[in-house]
Amino acid sequence: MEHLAHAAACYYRSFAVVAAGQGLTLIQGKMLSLLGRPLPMRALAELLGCDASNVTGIVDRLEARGLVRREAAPADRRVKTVVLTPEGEEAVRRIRADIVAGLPGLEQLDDHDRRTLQDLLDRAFPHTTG
Amino acid sequence: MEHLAHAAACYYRSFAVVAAGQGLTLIQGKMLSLLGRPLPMRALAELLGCDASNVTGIVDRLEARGLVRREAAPADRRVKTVVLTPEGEEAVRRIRADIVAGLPGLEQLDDHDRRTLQDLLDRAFPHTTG
DNA sequence: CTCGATGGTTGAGGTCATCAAGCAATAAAT
DNA sequence: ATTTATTGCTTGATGACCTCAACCATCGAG
Repeated sequence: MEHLAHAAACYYRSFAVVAAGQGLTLIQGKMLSLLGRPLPMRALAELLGCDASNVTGIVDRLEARGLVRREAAPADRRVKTVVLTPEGEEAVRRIRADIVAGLPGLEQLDDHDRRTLQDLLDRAFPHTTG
Repeated sequence: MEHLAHAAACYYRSFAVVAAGQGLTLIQGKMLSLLGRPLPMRALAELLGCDASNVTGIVDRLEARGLVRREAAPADRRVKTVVLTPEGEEAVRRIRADIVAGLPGLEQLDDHDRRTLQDLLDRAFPHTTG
C-alpha cells in the first residue's frame, strides 16, 4: 500500500521535474499531454477533475506561451476548442521523452514484467471507475 | 506507460477526495501521514520535495486546526519538531481507512497478485532513487 | 570571538483551486 | 416566436500552494 503511494509520488515528482525543465507546471504538462486531439474546455475540465473556471486560466497561460490555441467550434458557437500549436506538440514530445528517461527503473523491467504490471494496474484502477 | 499515469492519477484523486472529506488539502493529508514519528521542518521539506518556507505555512494551518504541534528540539534550539496531536493521529487513521475503502479495485486482487504488484513497483521505483 | 553554515520564518509574486455571478448561445416549452 | 432553462466559458474574489530572496537565531569551526 505505501508502495503504491511511493510509486505515485515518484511518478508525479518526475513529471513535475520534467515539466519544470520547460518552464511548465505539472498541471500545464498534464493538459498538454491530454491534447493529442483538440478538446473543448469542458472536456479538459472533466479530464483534469477540476472546475471549468480553472481551465480558463491554465489555457490562458499556455496560449500566452504559444503552446496552445483557442478555436471557435463551428457546430456550437459557445464552445472553444483547444488545439496544440506545433510548439505545443514539440513540448509534448520532449515531456514524454524526458519522462521515460527520468524513470530508469522502468527500463530494467523486461517485456513480461511490464505486461504483468500493466495488467495489475488495469485491474486495480479500472478505466470505468474514475 | 499511460497505465502508470492513469494509476497515479486515480490514486491521487482518491487521496485528494478523502482528504477533502476532512477539510484537508492533499498536501496536508500527505504531511499528516508522514508524521508517524516526530520530524523537524527540514525533514518534512525534503520528504515533500518542496521549499522549507512552504512547510511553514502548511504546518501553520495544521497547527491552527489542532492536528499538529511544534516542539522545540532540546539538542539544537534552531530546529522545531512537528508532532501529531491525538486529533492528528485520529485524522491519519481515518484517511488510511477511507483510502483503502475508496480503491475497490485493490480489494479484488488476491494475495499473490498484490505481492507481485508490490514487487514490480519496488523494482520500477526503487527507494534509493527519489 | 568572528565567520560561515544551518533551521526556520517572513514577504513578494505567481500558479492552482473553488465558488458565485455574469454573458452568449443553444435547446426546450408554451 | 417569445419565453425559459440549460450549457459553455469567462470574470472576480478568496484561499492554499509554491518558489525565491532576505532575515534572524543558533550552531560549529577556526
